[in-house]
Amino acid sequence: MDTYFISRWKSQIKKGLLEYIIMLILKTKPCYGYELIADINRLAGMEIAEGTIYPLLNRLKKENLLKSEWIEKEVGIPRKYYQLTPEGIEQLKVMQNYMESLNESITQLMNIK
Amino acid sequence: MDTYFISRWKSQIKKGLLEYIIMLILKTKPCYGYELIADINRLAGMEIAEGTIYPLLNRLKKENLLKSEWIEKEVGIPRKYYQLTPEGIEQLKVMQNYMESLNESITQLMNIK
DNA sequence: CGATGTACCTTGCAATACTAGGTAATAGTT
DNA sequence: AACTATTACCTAGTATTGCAAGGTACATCG
Repeated sequence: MDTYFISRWKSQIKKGLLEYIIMLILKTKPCYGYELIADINRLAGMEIAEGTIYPLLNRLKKENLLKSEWIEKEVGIPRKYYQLTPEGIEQLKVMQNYMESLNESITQLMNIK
Repeated sequence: MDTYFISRWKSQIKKGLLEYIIMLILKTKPCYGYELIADINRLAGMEIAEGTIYPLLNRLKKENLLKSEWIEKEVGIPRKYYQLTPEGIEQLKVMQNYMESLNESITQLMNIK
């Protein structure tokens, strides 16, 4: 069980990481919001609320990093599938570079002493 | 040169990481605020403003993760040195575990497809 | 029909990095 | 001695954003 400090810290960690993780997942396949919540939990062990993901997806769409498309199947509720735009793919590359160098720094920091 | 999106994203990434990096550095040695800014930039490549570090250090102190001590030398301005408390050391361990598993997940995500 | 699950969305709050200011002492230069 | 830059600390206000808590609508199953 996490202390108050730790749970707030985890929430902070998500703030930047979430966008990155969502874009990484969308790079592998188009997803709809509800599916992303499950995927993020399964793949990254982070629990995300719906009130988090939908505004975030809308923001990324408004920033032209994602585009969406309603898909209706013969059965089930229609779903809004998101995928990366060319601009999104480009930005993701910048993010990956940054994360790699950041990751390297932190690994080094952890090994001092 | 970063786009608006990227620079905002980097700022978000810092939000959770900063506490973690500060505590990692303080684990290796006591530091004062001004020194931490330089160390974080040198070790993690992150540029931190003074208006960021001082409120953060005060918050961590109020949460009993850090303690501080004024040190006056014969020359120079007195400095407020911070170091981890026993509770801070313990919380840092929890954070390290979380970061390690998170890091593993992200590495895997990056290698899909 | 009633309950549960899927799938989308919005409003308001709380937390926090940063901008833009400030103070004060020291060190270096003219 | 006077001026400037640097070191070192701090605070008030703003903007951003995850989440809690609410909502809607359809599907599925007993």
